[in-house]
Amino acid sequence: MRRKTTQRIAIEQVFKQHERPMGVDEVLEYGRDFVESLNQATVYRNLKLLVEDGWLKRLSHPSLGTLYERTGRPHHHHFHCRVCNRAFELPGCPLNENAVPEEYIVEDHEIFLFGVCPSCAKVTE
Amino acid sequence: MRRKTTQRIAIEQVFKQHERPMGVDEVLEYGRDFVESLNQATVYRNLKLLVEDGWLKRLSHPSLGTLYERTGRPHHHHFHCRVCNRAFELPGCPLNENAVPEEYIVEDHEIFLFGVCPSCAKVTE
DNA sequence: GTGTATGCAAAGCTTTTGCATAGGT
DNA sequence: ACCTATGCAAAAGCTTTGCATACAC
Repeated sequence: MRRKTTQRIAIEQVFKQHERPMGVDEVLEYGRDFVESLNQATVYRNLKLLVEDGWLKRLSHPSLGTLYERTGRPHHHHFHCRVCNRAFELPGCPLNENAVPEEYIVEDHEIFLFGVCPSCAKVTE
Repeated sequence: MRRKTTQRIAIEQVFKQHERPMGVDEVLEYGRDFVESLNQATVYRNLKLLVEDGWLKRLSHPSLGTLYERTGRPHHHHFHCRVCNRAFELPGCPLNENAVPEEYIVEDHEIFLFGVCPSCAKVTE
């Protein structure tokens, strides 16, 4: 049986407050605002549990490493800005299913776009 | 000036012989067929150099970790089979550029598809 | 001969695990 | 009271780095 610990509740809060994919270090940092004693091992263990429970999804970001984000959001993908070095959620799905050879059984997909985000593009102009 | 060492030539050979993304461990293993004494640190150093030189491209695979593949091949993406746990190169590009919000400046993209590859699908049938 | 690249070992990261204890049920 | 989850520290991966020597030029 899974217990409702203050640590896991804190970690869930972190994801509810920040609507973008986050790494372990960020979760730990923000989580300590709720539970000062929060330990890194606890974060790792809970992220794993939350992924198992289907509450979080694990992403492999090409330059930021492993990130986690809430499940249950509308289908979307990610954009990484090379200027501010952050990952954003992109609404919609630019995947054209018909362009995949039909011998492959596609069950899931992950798309990362790279470039410059709207707010960094403004500054560079 | 960059020197043409037998180790780097061996590593290049490995990529010429295997046309799929490979991890450090695989490069080391196959590379030792050419240079028995090949060291892991040398592999890491040369993979880095080859990426700098634009001869290799680094990929972040969601479950296999960091992989490397030759550049200069036609534009393509990757498929990961959950049965045989290997990454394949998929010809073509299923990205629909028009489906990306236009405020974002897209410079590059990475797509991973997950599922079952043709040969594993046959066995499971 | 000069200086970069290698092999080895040590050190840095990130992530996992063992163990005693705190705390949820 | 029971037994899972936590905190701490050690350990296990993966990757980088320092240093003496080998070897490409």
